[in-house]
Amino acid sequence: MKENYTIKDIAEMAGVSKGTVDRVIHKRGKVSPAALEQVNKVLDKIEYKPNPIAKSLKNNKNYNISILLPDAEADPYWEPCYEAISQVENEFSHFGIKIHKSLFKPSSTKSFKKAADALIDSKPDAILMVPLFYIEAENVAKRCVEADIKIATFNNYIKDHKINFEIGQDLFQSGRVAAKLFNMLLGKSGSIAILHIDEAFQNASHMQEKERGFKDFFNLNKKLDFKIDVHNLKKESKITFDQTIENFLKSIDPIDGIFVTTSKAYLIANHIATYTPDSVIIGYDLVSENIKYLEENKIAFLIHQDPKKQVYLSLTNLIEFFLFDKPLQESVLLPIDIINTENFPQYLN
Amino acid sequence: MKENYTIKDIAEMAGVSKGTVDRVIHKRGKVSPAALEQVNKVLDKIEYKPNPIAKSLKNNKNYNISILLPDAEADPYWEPCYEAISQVENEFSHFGIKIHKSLFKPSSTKSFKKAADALIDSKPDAILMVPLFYIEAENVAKRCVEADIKIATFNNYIKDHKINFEIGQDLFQSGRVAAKLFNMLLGKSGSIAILHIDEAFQNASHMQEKERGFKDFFNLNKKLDFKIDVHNLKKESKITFDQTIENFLKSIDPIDGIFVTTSKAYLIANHIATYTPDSVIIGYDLVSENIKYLEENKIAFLIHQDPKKQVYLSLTNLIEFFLFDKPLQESVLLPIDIINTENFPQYLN
DNA sequence: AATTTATGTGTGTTCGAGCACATTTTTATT
DNA sequence: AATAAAAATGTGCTCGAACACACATAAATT
Repeated sequence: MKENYTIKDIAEMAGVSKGTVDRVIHKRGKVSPAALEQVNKVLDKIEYKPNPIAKSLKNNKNYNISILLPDAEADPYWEPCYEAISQVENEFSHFGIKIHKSLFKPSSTKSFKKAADALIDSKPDAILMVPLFYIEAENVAKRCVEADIKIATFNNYIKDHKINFEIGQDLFQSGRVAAKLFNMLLGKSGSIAILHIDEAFQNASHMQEKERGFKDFFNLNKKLDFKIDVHNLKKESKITFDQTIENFLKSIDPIDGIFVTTSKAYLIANHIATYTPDSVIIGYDLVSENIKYLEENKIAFLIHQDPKKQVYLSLTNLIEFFLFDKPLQESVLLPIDIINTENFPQYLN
Repeated sequence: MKENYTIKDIAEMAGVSKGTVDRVIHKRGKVSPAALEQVNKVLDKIEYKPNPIAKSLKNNKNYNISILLPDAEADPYWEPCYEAISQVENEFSHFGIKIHKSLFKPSSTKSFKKAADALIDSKPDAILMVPLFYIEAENVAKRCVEADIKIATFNNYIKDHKINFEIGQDLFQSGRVAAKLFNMLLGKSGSIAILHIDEAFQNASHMQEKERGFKDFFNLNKKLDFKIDVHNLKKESKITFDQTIENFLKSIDPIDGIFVTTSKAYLIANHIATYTPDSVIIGYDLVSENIKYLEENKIAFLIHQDPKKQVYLSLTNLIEFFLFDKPLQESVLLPIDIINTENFPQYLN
């Protein structure tokens, strides 16, 4: 019934040779109508699927996958991605998979472009990238399609139907998750500041989506009465980034909640005791500085975007596509993990 | 440098035939000291790992994996496990993997035993089970080892070093997660009831671990002043389970928080408005009844144990072990997911 | 020295898919 | 009817690991 048939089996059943069966399956022509019918009759009956292992062995190709992501020196948020890469390399190197890591400076469009150009020139089988710069990333995607390179993205999205695989989080919804948490912690009313803290605003669309979701939650819940202010904080000239933050806190009235849309919540948590000690902070990402303040109860919750999982799943999806013809999933949304002092360790593996 | 060498390559380098190399690698003897040294010299230099795909093709075996879990008719908690099974079947049937599902009644030790006996008699390559009944499960594990059947567990643990793969959650820690959530919602003091709601107390150890973790959190935080009561609720004779719950609520004073250690939080949420409307409820598991009350804000948080993921990972781990010799991970702890109204949909896939 | 036994060593086949190439059969052309 | 061209079909090899088996060489026995 649900046996695993081989081409040889089919050939016998149809009374032809395996060569003919092969031609039918791959629609290579050079088959008489009579033989075609015989083979198709068998094929209809048994639902043949070629043995993926045999197929892979015959194919016996090495696959090069390049991954283009920001330098973790500039932002430790990307560190876990490196771990995922090593892990995948270890698991799949003996399957003929080679992964090449290429870094760019998250503050420099030029550095992204340069690294991307080099990658495309090296003609890998696939490129996985963080499309931090929209227009440039679209251009990369376009050139990949032309050069027959599979293209995948993670962490950010570009609206581009050429992308073969994309993974990330529903950022709008993650804003709503944060809003709900504030709602539960603060009750029916209060004042909350949304802080977009970023050195160079590369994450503009990221931050805006979160803000939209956050506001959406409070707008749709008519019983709630929250005052929400938005502040863009970037590095001011002549002083440190940290001082910029401190100056900001000095300038505002005490508030009930602070929602930091980037991984920089620790910069606020650092000064909270001095300026607005009762503020509840919710931020993003399990970078070590954030975890430190989480454990000190200066950050209430963190939302985890799991960059490591994003990279792991992207790479394994591509690999299984290359090796075993598993279809690429196109678009994957990861869960929005809520993190407190007690459950963060399990998310760090 | 990091090339993929074949046995043929090694044979050439060592100046012997592939048969000899094969005998060295598999320590089958019948090799002269001189040839042995030659081959080992090459082997040391290149770090040979056999091509897992070729190995798998040569092996060309069908693997039968049996899974023994409770009937979802009795408890919808298990429903997602069935989905995981279907998913794995679809993904791996063409790799020669056959999965056989066997159900038992979670209230009946006898039914577990009977199903387990039948499974062992059918001599599958592996059995994945929910070890709901400790002693019986230990016995199953023992007999699997004797019959050379790989044995894996999920959802519950048995302290048995014979288990080849086990997956679940750190239940003690999940109790602490719940405690922290109450702490954040209720502040520095309050009264909380721990409710063990279960029709037959099969989950005794489960519930106790969660209780221990929960209490541990409050005991270690000396600044907190919480009154914690524990109640075991099981079905009373002559009335429905639902009525039993109602009677309980009538009998107690209003409380600030209710921690339900099982998936039955909905039974409480159902009556909360009548008896103790301001109580905050935290429970376990994304069963549809719980989600309903979560959306109505009658349940504050749910903790997700992801039974689907447990089954999926168990099966894929076993499969990759059989097909590609990937080592079994032995013990896997899943993250303790915190769920509110905004992030539950992403966890249901 | 002749024959048996033990010990090495290499060759050839299998797993299933895929494709090149050789061979046979059919159709078209003189 | 004879030959050429085209179409259809089958055979055989490859991918890499694993192992059976045949063959060679050396050591032990009569």
